[in-house]
Amino acid sequence: MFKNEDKSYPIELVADFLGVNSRTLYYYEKFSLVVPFRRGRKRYYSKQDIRWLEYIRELMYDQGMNLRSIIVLIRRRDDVILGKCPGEVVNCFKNYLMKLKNHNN
Amino acid sequence: MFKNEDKSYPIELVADFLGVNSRTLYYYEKFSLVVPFRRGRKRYYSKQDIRWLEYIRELMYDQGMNLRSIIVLIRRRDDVILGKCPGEVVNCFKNYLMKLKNHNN
DNA sequence: AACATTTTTCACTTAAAGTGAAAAATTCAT
DNA sequence: ATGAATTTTTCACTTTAAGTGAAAAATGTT
Repeated sequence: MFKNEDKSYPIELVADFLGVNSRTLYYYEKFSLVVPFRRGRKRYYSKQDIRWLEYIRELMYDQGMNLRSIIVLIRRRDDVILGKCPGEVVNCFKNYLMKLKNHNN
Repeated sequence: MFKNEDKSYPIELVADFLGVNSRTLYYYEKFSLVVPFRRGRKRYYSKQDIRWLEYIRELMYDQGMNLRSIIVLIRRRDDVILGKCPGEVVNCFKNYLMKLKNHNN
């Protein structure tokens, strides 16, 4: 699953994989915590999006952090979150920041 | 107020200064977020305790972070919180960590 | 146009953070 | 030492963010 790097996946499949409701992903998107690619109205999540979301879920579900905290950390210091997170996630994060930047012109 | 470095202050006064209920400080203590000096049963907060608490309040009240997140950050990486916080607070934090260490033998 | 799929909205649930009130414990002044 | 005052603890309640169910609205496809 999620083998090909440049492949992308619809929201239901991603939500299912993460074990959350798809509404949760819409919810995160409100805060720009994830910015899926869109063709028309439909959302497509890249493999990196999914890894990034997995990390957010771990921080929230396993560690008990809240959304705001993650947003604050992102705002305050790019590498805060990356302090102790697996190297692979670092790339997802950087990718996410880039996307975010493009997204806001 | 809080002029002398080695002076300490009772809970009600500190709570009042921070604009919180004293119950909130007891609550934080449950999570070892602050470790006031105790003579008998009574708690005394140092000036550094108060600065540390002020910083926590700012993270929570102003930024919307939750207790868990602060605890996670402390656990994960000593200097995470200190990334962008005023130099003075750095000392409070180190002091807090030291206290915490002594406190848990 | 009709159907299926995706998105959005609304209202509800759940859990953490915080607090009020009162009981229990402790300290202090006399 | 005793009673008053203060501090601590407990219990139950309120508030708010996070998340979700259900249904309405929008969109795409044939």
